[in-house]
Amino acid sequence: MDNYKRTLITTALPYANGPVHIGHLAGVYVPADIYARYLRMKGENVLLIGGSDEHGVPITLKAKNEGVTPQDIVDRYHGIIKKSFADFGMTFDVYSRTTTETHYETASDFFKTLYEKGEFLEKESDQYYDDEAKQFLADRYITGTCPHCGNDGAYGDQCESCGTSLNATDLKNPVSVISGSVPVIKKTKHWYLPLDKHEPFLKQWILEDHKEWKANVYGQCKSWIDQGLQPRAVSRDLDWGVPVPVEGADGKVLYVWFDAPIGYISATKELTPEWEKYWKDPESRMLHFIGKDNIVFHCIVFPSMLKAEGSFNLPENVPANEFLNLEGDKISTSRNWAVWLHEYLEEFKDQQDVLRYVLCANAPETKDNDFTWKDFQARNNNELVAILGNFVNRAMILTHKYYDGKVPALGNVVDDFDKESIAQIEVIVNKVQASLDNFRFREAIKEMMNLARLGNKYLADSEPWKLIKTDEERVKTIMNISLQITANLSVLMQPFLPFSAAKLQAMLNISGQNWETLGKTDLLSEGHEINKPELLFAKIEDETIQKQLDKLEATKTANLAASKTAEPAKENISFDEFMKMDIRVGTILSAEKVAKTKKLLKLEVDTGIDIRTVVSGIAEFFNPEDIIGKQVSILVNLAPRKIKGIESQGMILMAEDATGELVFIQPGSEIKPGSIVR
RNA sequence: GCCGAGGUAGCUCAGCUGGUUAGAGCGCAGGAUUCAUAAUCCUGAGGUCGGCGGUUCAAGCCCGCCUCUCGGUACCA
Repeated sequence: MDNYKRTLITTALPYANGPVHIGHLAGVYVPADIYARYLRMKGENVLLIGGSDEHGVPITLKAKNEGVTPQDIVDRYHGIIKKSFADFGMTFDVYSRTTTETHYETASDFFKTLYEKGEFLEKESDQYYDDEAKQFLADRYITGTCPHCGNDGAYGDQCESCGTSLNATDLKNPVSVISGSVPVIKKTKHWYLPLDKHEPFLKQWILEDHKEWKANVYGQCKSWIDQGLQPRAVSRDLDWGVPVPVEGADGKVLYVWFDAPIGYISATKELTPEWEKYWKDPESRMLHFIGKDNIVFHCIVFPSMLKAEGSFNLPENVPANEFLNLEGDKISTSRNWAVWLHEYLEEFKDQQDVLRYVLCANAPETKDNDFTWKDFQARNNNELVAILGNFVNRAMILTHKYYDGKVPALGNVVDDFDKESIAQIEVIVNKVQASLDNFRFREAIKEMMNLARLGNKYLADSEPWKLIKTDEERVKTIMNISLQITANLSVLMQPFLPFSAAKLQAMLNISGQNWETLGKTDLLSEGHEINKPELLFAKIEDETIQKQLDKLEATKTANLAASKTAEPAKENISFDEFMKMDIRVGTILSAEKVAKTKKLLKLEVDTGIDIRTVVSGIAEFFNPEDIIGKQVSILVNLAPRKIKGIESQGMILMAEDATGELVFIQPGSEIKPGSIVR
């Protein structure tokens, strides 16, 4: 869309069960803020929307664990997140949250509209119900024994011990997390968004009309659409969330993925009574800045919701980034493997721009990238300090030395080198602009730095400190041009390094520059007095970096210690219960990989009783040929189960450590197959 | 297994619809310079463009097979 009147920029809502870290920043907030600042400098009408996502089961569980209310949890993290964003220089027009009254209304109305238009499917299904607590149980609210690995702490949606996805009804010995009672199965009704119905539209809209989207975004959408879309439940049996606003939906709330993106709308509503202009006027465009984990929601699910509603615009582009790793490992909130924004802001006072610079210059735009403290230091010392800060400093110091801080006259520019250098300013500005227009932030910030390089080169080549002895008039021209480059730099820096740009403009004693002034050589008029220069960036010493590395090392040590701690013992069982299990020594006669699977091996095992087929999920750890002839322990009276079309008759016993490594439970020496293990 | 994204100099990345000796930044080596936070400027070394095969007058770019990384999905009795 070339002729839009206003731009609505949304940023992924951070989930309010933890603070914000550098991964969030590099993926979403730094580029979104740069882009918003850039548009504002161009005088465009733009809104930058953000807020905390405060519903969902993980928050209720965290609350339960800490013995506080979900509201307490989200208040805490919303507070931390909001403050750290503000201190970091995020220019949100509104930073809201999904527990506001406006949001409840908006989400509720949105649901009602779709409901009344018949855009939902209604389905009844079996679900666990806690009779004591008088409520249906979300998957995460049920624990039980994993039917696969026997782990007692499996959740209703997944066993974290073996990683299997489960249905709550698969669990053995299910227990309600809320009351500890045994839940009963009851019929419950839910509403589904029929994504399949919107498939033809999505195909056209994304695959045909938006081929310009980033390869990672387009590719993932295509992948989803090609696999065939399924209806998705939009409600859950829970009490934390936006209540489903229809008759007979007591105890049901909107599923968090349904209410969260509506948060963008409610936040806009809170900001301005003209919110509809931004969301519905065809001359407005909408951009979603997100991380790759959110591509499906923002490109397929949310657009389907908006399309079904009928009156909203769809996103013009979704410039999603990949992930940022930290020192070679995945960033993880639960493992505390992260650089937390609120901690950075305390430990690196007034150095927001350094982090903004590093995260933008090394943003995971096309693939996952790695953040290392060594790179952070190098980029600060070799680029921000040495190239940018140094150029500004030398230009200003010379001006004070020769002209007492007053801008000398440009004079007649006859020198080709001068003309060329001046022309280069505009070339660079245009490159920055073109890169930003295409959401290529890494490229844009590099071009911005090239303006400082141009300045350094201009000074080095024209050598005013030599000419001052022989040609004073010429030096005036040189210094004027150097200062004009500095002034241009102060403006061009603004979207990327807003704190330093402001500092530099204060030093230059200028203000109110916008994008249009860029590329000109009259930003500073003759005789204009500049202030004393201060250093824009400080060197970061090895000790500072070492401190951060030590901190991460400590995290690693703590995690390792935690992983060595054995799982707590399960509840006692009776001897009779134990004796129900019939475990035998068996010999593996043959083994082959099950076609089209990653983990499964099909084994023929001589159990002494018979020769039977067992399918086992061990293919990642053992080659079929290596295990033939081995003796293993096998649970022979486990009910048979079909896996990938093969009936598996029993289970090979394995020991698994915290890292997921598997080993067989084998007899200490050769023994007859069929021998009983007990 | 299937789908998607990637694999280009020591590191981080560009390479437009295939077209002359494959580029940038950082790092490294040598030189110049001293206005500047020992910063800057110039020059240079360094690449079988993941591997093999094919199409073409011509392939980093197109096709096939293989391989590694990341993500999604199926799968762990």
